[in-house]
This record gives sequence, structure tokens and C-alpha cells, in this order.
Amino acid sequence: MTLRLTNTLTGRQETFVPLEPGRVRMYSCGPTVYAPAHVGNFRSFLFADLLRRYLGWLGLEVTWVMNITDVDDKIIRDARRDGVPIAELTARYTAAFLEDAERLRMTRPDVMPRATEHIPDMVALIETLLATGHAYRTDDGSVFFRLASWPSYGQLARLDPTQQRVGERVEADDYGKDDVRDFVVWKGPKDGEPSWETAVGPGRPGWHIECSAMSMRYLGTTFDIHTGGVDLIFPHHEDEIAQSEAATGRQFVRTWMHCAHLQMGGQKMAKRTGNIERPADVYARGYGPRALRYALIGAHYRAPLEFGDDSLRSATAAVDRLDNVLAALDAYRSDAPSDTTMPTALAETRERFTEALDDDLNIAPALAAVFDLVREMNRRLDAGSLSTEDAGSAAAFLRDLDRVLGVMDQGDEALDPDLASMLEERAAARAARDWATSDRLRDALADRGIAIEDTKMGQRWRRLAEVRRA
RNA sequence: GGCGACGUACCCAAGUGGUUAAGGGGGAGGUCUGCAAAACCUCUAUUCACCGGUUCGAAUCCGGUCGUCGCCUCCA
Repeated sequence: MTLRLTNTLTGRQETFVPLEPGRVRMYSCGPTVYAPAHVGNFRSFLFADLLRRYLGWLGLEVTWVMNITDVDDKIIRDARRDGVPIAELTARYTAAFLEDAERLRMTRPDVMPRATEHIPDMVALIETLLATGHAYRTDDGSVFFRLASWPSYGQLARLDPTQQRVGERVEADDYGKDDVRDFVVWKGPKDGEPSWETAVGPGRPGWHIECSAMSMRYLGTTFDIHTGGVDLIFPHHEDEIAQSEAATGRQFVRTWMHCAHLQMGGQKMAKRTGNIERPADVYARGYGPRALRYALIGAHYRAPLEFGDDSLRSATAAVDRLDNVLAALDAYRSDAPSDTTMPTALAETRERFTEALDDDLNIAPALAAVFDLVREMNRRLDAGSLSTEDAGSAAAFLRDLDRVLGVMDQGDEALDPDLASMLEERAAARAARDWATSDRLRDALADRGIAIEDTKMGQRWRRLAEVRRA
């Protein structure tokens, strides 16, 4: 059992060895809270969540940090446009993000540092960069990182800084930098913009410095894993490496991991192109959060993924299938003796599941192993060849795998007493062969998000709410 | 122009040198069933964008062609 991960830094798959045995420290670039995050953003967050869950499932102790960027150009722009204080805007969208993340069953990171609460950490880093000549001040009070002082710049993105095409997107600066490619670590004060009085002068932090300061603050100068979308490789992560390593003289991150983009209509989902969809939009169309989660994590993280009704429908059906077998296993009662082949069947699935995820989180074959087991369990349920305990252990086994996947019905929610009595009534109606009443109750329960199946062992129910609209 | 990812069935997607090309969805037929649903069974790619090459053997390796997507200082 060795986990191998693709490291953007080396471009290769490497055996993952944590710096400290048994313990993993990872950082994920989180949201900028000026609008609700779209499902493309969530692909990257849920990819990090999948990794975090898998590491934990393997028995490693994980410290996961995800930042919240609560000061930046767009936040300032939108707050001004809406005439609301910045803190109010960011508080609103931070809450929205946390709610979306929770519904999508994203593991709560151990620390979610806010940029505005870590200005001193950033300033300390900037002071070091200034003192060592890796950064310089300009007339307006800004501080820039001096690219010329960092020869290995461009390693992560495999980009030659001298080849950058100045003029197209590399703009002649408005802060008066020495070299157009230098990037800002501290922005001098401007009218109408938030500003902090600090040892490097008044102003506000640049975007990149925030991740360097906050990740090192909670994870140390060198840590194991840093994740984000491929669009962050350059310049964001490249700049993080430069400023962090220039300041500490040590390697910043050992393994960089990046997930491919979510696409819609064959193009990257992005606010600038307008082809975005938010979790709320998806739910409004009748898909549940578990189906959305499945759609976002069901393909390999490094492959571009087309998002839309096709993928959501397919995901809904897949999650439904999992719910079904769990409901059937939970409801199963039999005096049959224990099926002696069960332990082997479960162990085999576990091995295939682990082997697949060990291979750079290759989730498709891991899911294939799960669904093969689902078919096998359904067969045995139909044949009645399981004991009650066998069914229980199979359900517990699947739910254990779900500590990684996070898409199944955990079966731990108490049923509303109202619904419970409707179920009882229906069972009674069926016993009396009163089909009209039983069918009416089935429809009524369906309206309340409960699906019913009648089996030889009586009626069985499952909840649809988290998967699809009733 | 530079760099990178990729092209497998109706859709999504594994497989990266050797038995029948995983799995999910969809479709067709069947079994079970008061009806429904679910489940199960059978079928749904002699073929892996295309053209060459290496090899006893290629979806997998090499070369070329075509096509798609991304990054190249707002970006998950």
C-alpha cells in the first residue's frame, strides 16, 4: 500500500512520503468571497476534500488548511458598487461558502484563515524579503518581488520568464515597478481602499503573499501538499514559491497538486465567460447535493470534466443505486446462516478500492469496485443467501468506504414521526390489501421525499432529498 | 509563438505491451411483482481520432497528421 501522487513540480507521479511519519500537512487555495462560489470552484475544493478524506482513511493524521481571501480588488470593487462595507460583503459570502461546502459534504478544514486576520504574518514575510533584497519599494508605497533575484522562477509552470509576451496581458504597471514581470506583495494605499498601518507602511496585501504567510503560519516553512486548480499554477503558485523560498531559504511545498477545469459547453467554467452554474442553480433544477458531489468527484481530478445535465443525471442514478442497496441491506432480516464468502468479497473490494486510489486518486476504478460489490450484494439479497449480520456488515463496509467518497446515505437521520406514521398506515393498508389507500400513501410519501419499494419482506423506504427532487 | 493536458460505445469513463476492452448512465428484451419501484439476467465497441513504424503480439511504445481544451500576471 503506497500512495502515489502526481507532483506538478516534477511533472511526475511520486510515492508520497510525509515529512513527519504518520502526519500530513496540506494547504488548499480557497475562495475569494465576493460572490457565491460556482461548481467549477467546488470541483477543486472537493478534489482537495477527496484527498484529505483518503489520507485520513489510510490512517494518517491530517492537518488541512484552506484560506478565505477576504480582501482583494474585486471585493473592493463590488462592495463599492453595492454600497456596502467590505466586511459585510465578505461575511455574507463567507457564510454562503461554508453553507455550500457543508451541503456538499466537504470536510471542514482544520483551519480556515482569513487574509485580513493575518496581516502581521504577511508583513513579517515582506520585511524579510525587503531586508534580503528580494523585494523593493516603489514611490507609491507598494512593495514588489524582484524576479531577477530568484533564478529558479518559472519551475512549477515550466515557463521561461524571459519569453513572456509583454504588452498583451503583461501590462506596463501602474505602480512603477523596476521590471514589468515583478509581482506585487504589498499594495500602497489608495483613496477609497482599505489600508493597514504596518511596519512596511500603509496599504494592503497582494494576493500571493497571503497564501505564503498563512500556509507557513499553520503548517511550517515546509509542508507536504498544496492544492488548487490548474489555473493557479501560474502565476499564483509560482509566486508563492518564489517569495516563500526566498524568505525562508527552504523548500516551501513538497508536492503540488492541481485539478483540471470543470467545463460547460466545451469551455472552462469561469465567471469571466459567464458559463457558470452555482450549487443553488443545480439544486433548483432538481438535483441534490450528493448527486452534485458525485458528478464533481467521479472523474479523475487531472482530466477536464464536462458538466451538465448528462453528468448530473448519470450521477443521480449512480447515487440512487448506492442508496438502494444500503436501504435494502439495512432492511434485510433473515434466519439464513452466515455466508462464509462474505469476508473475502469485502476484502477484495477493499483491496481494489485502495489500489485504485493509491494510484493518484484514480477514482473511476475505485467506484467500479464499489459497484461490482453492489451488484454482488443485490444478487445475494435477491437469493436470500445472507444472514442479517452479513447484510449489516456489508452496509457498514460500504459506509466505511464512504468516509472517502462522501456520497452515500449514512442512514443516521431519524425519520420525521409524521412520515413514520404514514409508513405504518401504508403497511397496514397493504396487509389489508387496500391498494387504493396504499397507493395514495405512496404518492403522499413521494411528495415528502420518501421513495418506497415493496419487497417480500414488506415495504422499504429511502430518502430522496439529498439526491434529487422528489 | 511558447508550455501543458487530452482524443476509447449513444453519453461519462477505466485500461498504458499478451486470456472475453472495467464501471456508471442510457437503450432493447426477459424474470420477479396487486400496480409501481427497486433488483437480477441477457444483449448494446472484432475495436480504441487518423496514417505509418517497432514487436511474435499495440488502445497501450515511437514518428507524423488532424481535432479539442487549458495556461502564458483577474482566475479553482
